Amino acid sequence: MKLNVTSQYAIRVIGLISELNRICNAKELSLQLNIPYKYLTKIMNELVKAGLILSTRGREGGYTLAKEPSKIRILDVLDAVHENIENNECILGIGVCCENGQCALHDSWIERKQSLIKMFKEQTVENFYYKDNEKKTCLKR
Amino acid sequence: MKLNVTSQYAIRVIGLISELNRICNAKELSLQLNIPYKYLTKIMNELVKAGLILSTRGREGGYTLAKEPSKIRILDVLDAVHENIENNECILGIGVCCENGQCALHDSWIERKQSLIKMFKEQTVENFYYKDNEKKTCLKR
DNA sequence: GTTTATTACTACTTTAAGGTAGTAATAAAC
DNA sequence: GTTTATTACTACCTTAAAGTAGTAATAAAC
Repeated sequence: MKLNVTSQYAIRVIGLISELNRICNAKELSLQLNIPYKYLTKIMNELVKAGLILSTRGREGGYTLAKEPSKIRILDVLDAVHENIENNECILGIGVCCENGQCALHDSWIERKQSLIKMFKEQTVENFYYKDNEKKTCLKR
Repeated sequence: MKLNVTSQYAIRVIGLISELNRICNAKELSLQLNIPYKYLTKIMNELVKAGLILSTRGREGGYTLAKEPSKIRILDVLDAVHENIENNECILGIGVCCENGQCALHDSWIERKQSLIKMFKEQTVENFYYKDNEKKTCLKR
């Protein structure tokens, strides 16, 4: 009951780029976030294709956000790496529960899942990290 | 953001045995639930070891619940197949978020996760399936 | 006690996610 | 225009979950 590692990486990378608020290259992101370099570039490429990140090749190149942080929802990041969260799949398996009748977990599950989706929709990259010193982000590990 | 296939199988099997309320053998469970026979016996063995299911070998043998359905929580089934749900892991990755500071998703995530765990604790095998004809279970697929 | 029908055990195969390696394309610096 | 530092692309490797196969242990039926 957790996000794919790829999704976790994607959220943390976008969070850090937003926090640093400048061009960041793959090497430093990889070091700061402790994400394997080659795997990170693969994910970055998906975020670029999804239109969330702008990239420039060559010397002095790197990555920046393609939009204002307030315009990038966590759900958009999940979509970009194909973490399929907004589906109506029953908690008990493959397929849509309602078609064949429902298990007793169905309603409670859907309700809680909707609440999670709501969270991913409301939370943007802008309000993702804490700017005060009291609470530090846990992007870096 | 879903349960392991193994966990889904385990819940559905226990649900069906409870519903049928008699000794069931692996062959019929496999057919009814559309779960691969050999994979199902492997899971059953884990449920036996966890003390949720009683098994008898040999002719006329099979599986029954080891306790009253009301005494078997969904969480117990998840524990039996090692689906680790009751942990304090941050949504963003490996490790416990609080130690290094928190991301902005932390509180909302933990709150929603606790709600899921509560659901798995409150729901038992007894009230798992619907007994009236209006709503059918979706155990079989 | 032999046959038959069952679960238990051990080992292997397949699949998809996660991770690695090498090279091509690109663009700034000099 | 050559060098250097970057991303993009293609292909492969590793790991754990899911699934398969064969045989041993067991117990009822006859």
